[in-house]
Amino acid sequence: MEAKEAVDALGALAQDHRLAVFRLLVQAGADGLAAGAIADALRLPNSSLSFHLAHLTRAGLIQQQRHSRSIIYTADYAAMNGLIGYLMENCCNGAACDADAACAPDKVPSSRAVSMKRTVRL
Amino acid sequence: MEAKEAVDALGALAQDHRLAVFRLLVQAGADGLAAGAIADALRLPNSSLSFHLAHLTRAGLIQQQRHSRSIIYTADYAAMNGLIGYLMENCCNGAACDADAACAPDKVPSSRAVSMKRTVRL
DNA sequence: CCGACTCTTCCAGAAATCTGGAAATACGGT
DNA sequence: ACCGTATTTCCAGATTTCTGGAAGAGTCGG
Repeated sequence: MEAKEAVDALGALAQDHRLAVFRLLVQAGADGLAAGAIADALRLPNSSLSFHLAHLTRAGLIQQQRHSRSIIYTADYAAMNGLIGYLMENCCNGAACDADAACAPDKVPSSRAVSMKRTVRL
Repeated sequence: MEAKEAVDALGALAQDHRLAVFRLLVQAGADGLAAGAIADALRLPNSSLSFHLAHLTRAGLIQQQRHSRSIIYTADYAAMNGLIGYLMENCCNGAACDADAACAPDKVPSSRAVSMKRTVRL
C-alpha cells in the first residue's frame, strides 16, 4: 500500500459516522448490511449515510452489491489488513506482532531507519 | 482507546504532510527531530509545518520538548500502539497477529460480534 | 403500468481544514 | 542590552468536507 492510499483509507475512517459504519460492517461479517439497516442502526438521514458510504467505498474499505431492492455493504478485510500493515511497517518501525509491547523506539540512537522485520503484505 | 480518540488519531494521520512527518519521526527514533530539521527534510514552510505539528500533538501522536533554541518532536509509540490496537479490536474482529492472513470475515454467518482473541492494551 | 420501497444524486449552505507570509515569542551568545 | 536563530501565533483567503431536504433512479408485486 502506498502513502496515497493510506491517506485515503485513514481519511475515510477519520470521521465519527464513517468509523461507526465500518465497525458495524466488520461486526456484521461476510453477510454485510443493507444501507437501510445501517441508517436505522446509526440513526442517520439517508443522504448523509449515502455520502459516507460512498466515501468509504471510494477509499476501498467497503464494497457494495445490489441484492434485489437493497444494496448490501460489506467490509473489505483485505483493505483493512493493508492499512494496518502499512501503519505497522511505516509508523511502527516494522515491529508490532513480535513483541507484546508492539512498536517501540530504538533505544540506541542510531541513524538506521526502518528495519523491515516482517513483510506484511496485503 | 475510545472511538473519539481513534477518530482524532486517524484524522491526524489522514493528511499527506502529517503522515510524512509522523513517518519521519518514527524513523528518527527516540532522539526525535527538531522542527527545523523536519521542515528541511519535507520542504515545508515553517508556519504550515507548525500547524501540522500542533495537529499531531493535539491528537497525542507526537510529543514536543524544548531543547535550547530548538523544539524536538518525537513519535509517541504508545499512542500508535493504541491506535493499531483499536483498529485490530474494533475493525478486524480482534484477529490480526494470530493468523498470517490477519483479519478475515466470519465465514459462518453468526450474529456474534467481535470475538476478543487478544487484549491489545495501550 | 402503477405504486411502494430502497437507495443515490443533486443542491446549497454551514463548518472545518489547509496554506503561507508577516509579526510575535523564546532562547542563547556576545 | 542587542542581535541572530528557531519556532509559534496571527490572519485571511482558498479549498474541502459535512449535512439533510428534495428530486431522481432502480426494483419488485399486483
